[in-house]
Amino acid sequence: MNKKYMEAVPIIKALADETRLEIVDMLLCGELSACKILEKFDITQPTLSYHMKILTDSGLVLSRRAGAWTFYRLNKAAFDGVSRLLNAICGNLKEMTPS
Amino acid sequence: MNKKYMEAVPIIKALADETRLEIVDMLLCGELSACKILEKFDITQPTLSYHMKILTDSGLVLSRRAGAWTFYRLNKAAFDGVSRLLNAICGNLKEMTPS
DNA sequence: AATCGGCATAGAGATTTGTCTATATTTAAA
DNA sequence: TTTAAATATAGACAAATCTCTATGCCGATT
Repeated sequence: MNKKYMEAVPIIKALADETRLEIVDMLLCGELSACKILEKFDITQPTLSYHMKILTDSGLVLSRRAGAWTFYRLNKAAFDGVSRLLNAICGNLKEMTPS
Repeated sequence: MNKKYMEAVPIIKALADETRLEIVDMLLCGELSACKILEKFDITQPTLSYHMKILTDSGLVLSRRAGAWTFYRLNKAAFDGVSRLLNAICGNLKEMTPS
């Protein structure tokens, strides 16, 4: 069995949640602290921390500690990787006959 | 709370599994019957059927019944949708200052 | 009509996921 | 140094996910 997509799975999994997609969307406007992100959601602080860990572990989000605050920002390289994967699929699909 | 990514989640979830990514990869070469796909995996036939249902429910894969066989193929429109979502993110990221 | 091959569905069970409360850690301020 | 604020971790729990076995359904062939 082929394992060529093994590395992509945790990254895609990290995006496969509505809360985390909204967080990514917020970070498009730039770096944000956890407490600023938390304000936009009806979840507890530990739940946000759980989601931020999944996003940072996947590499999609980078974090920076500044005093008591943790600031999060998107990692362009990681998003480009996922984008390339999907564009490769869509590129091949262009050559398929329409259904 | 914003719900703008609600529709994208099931599609991304469908891609967030290694078996299903491999199936998508196989279908890049064109339409395949379930039994042909099954040959490449160490899973049972009902497990494959489960994965194919998730892929077709998400819209990423289309199915066609031909006698006893079911043929599956990729749905370009659905992949283009996910691709656009990610390209939108990556496009915005281009304008961010490097880390 | 009997049965066989290809696929779907039902149900069970183990694992993973997402949420919470409670608590710990870390830093800044009083 | 005590306190307060921001975040992380631990543990519990319900729900979702992925796998299996068993069985049902449908179309084709005998």
